[in-house]
Amino acid sequence: MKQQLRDLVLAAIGTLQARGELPAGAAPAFVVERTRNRDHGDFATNAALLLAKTAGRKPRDLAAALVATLPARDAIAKVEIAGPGFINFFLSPAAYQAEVRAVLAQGAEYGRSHAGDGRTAGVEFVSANPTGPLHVGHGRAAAIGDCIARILAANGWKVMREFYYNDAGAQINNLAISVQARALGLGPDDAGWPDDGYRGEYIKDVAAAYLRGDSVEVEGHTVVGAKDPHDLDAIREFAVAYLRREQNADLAAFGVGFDVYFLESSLYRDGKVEETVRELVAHGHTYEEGGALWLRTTEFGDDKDRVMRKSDGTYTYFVPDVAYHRSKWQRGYERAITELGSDHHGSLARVKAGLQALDCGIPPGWPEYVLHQMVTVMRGGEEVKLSKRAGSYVTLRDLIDEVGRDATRWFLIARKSDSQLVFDIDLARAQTNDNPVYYVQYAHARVASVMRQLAERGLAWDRANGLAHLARLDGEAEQLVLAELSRYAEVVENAGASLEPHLVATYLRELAAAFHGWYNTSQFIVDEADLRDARLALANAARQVLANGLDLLGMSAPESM
RNA sequence: GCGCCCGUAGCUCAACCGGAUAGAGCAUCGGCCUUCUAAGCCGACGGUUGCAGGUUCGAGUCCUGUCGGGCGUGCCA
Repeated sequence: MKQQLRDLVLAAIGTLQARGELPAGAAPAFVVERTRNRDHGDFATNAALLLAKTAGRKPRDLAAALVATLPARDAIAKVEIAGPGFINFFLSPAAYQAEVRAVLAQGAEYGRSHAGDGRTAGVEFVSANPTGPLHVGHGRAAAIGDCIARILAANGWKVMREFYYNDAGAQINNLAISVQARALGLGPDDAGWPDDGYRGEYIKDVAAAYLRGDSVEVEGHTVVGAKDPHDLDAIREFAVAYLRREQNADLAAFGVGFDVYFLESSLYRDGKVEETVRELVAHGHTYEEGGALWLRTTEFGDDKDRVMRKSDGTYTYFVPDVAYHRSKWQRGYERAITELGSDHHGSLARVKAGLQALDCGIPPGWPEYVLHQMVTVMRGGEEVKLSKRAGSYVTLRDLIDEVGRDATRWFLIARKSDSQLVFDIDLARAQTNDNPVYYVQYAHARVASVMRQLAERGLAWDRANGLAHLARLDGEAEQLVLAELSRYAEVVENAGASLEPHLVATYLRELAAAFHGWYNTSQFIVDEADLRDARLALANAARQVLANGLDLLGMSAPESM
């Protein structure tokens, strides 16, 4: 609808230009947008305000001229000029009714678009190293990344979810040493415990499983505990497999899965790191100094040059990062979204500089980064900092176990990712109207309940008859539900364009509010069949859109509460 | 010191390439259940959008400065 209105305005501008009432040339970047206030109609455009300057005419006069030349359309009931020169569009009832037909006809497909045209978008998220259970921050990453993936898919992209992890570095070595210490019967406070050892209880579980000779199956291969506490390599391999399996189980419980698990070690094994370095050297963006190899990242906007290869011959962490993103590019990812905690934002400039320095056609805006800020967990008005399993942090598993998958997902994506988040466990657990999760799901369940009631009374919904009588939906509350329904596709599009899943959550609350308001003013199951069928058509359309939106967030749409 | 993000009602947060009277929920107060689930609805109260300038017909949004919070600033990841 937005696009249609835009085209109409463009047509009107063209007409005025042809008549010489407007200077020829490109039309300004006017917008057609939803109004905030119902009195202003459904959509508004600022075209006249922006044209006034170049045309040297008063905005309101220009608006009048535009309105006079606007082609007529059935979907538009009325056009008004308001305020300093806005043009307000009022949609006809027929336009809204068409939306109900579309929802019921398209079902789960409603609101999806082909904008992505089947091109491939890689979404990398979580990417936790296998050194312990996932924490709340990983949970936020998982929720945001998975929702972005779902939303991009709804916009017609072929989405690949990727999880990248370091399985060989210093932290992994530290993990192995920690497990070994536990296997030898040491605790974190004993003499001989490694200095920076991982102190969490889970290390003890890993050690016990290793000593028992448990077999761990993860991502297509099996590792058996070698039982020997002195075989550090065997311990390392076992511990990584064990924790990978545990992380994957947590993610599965959260409804999150991946298409690709990408190992940092594979970049070394396949020579991709060396290859990347050779490319950078070949393109002349490097130099040697102090026994180290440097990348001139300042040529690409970084504030200082960065070391690639240390004087001890090993690479700094961002080199495999560049190699990894290069691999995404080579695998044909037209878009690459990298979701990270904002504590990693220092590395962005470096990786981007490295990719530019490859001179292989990667656009400056590739990859797109989505950063999330830290999460603080509150319970009973106090910050929660510890968990039994991990010791020093709250795990994702703790949250899922305590408040459930749906509520956890909701609260982790309902806010803009770049602002700090307070996760209130008491609120997320509340089975009251305080809790927006239940508020939205309840709206869905209410329709299901109405349909059950209908059957109990020996009645059936005649869908075709309802669609034939949509004109009966003329109440104020019904109009509001219709208006909300008609926004859904725009929300999916906007959320995809800005990579902001919270827009979907905000929308669902508003749709649910419109629905609950209507529910309280009107009886759906009335004696008159035409009216009843029409109302049930709208109710079921609302249910469908609620379900579609909840699915974008990876949440369930319950039939009853 | 320098860089990035954030600052909106008592609290948690919205506000669609700058748009009209800055919106919700919670909290507080007052109404609505013999009627499809009250996990709901309706109303009231609540604001100098941290502060000071600037650009613009128009600024929560853009620019400069400043205060506050977070993060980064490593031949760590």
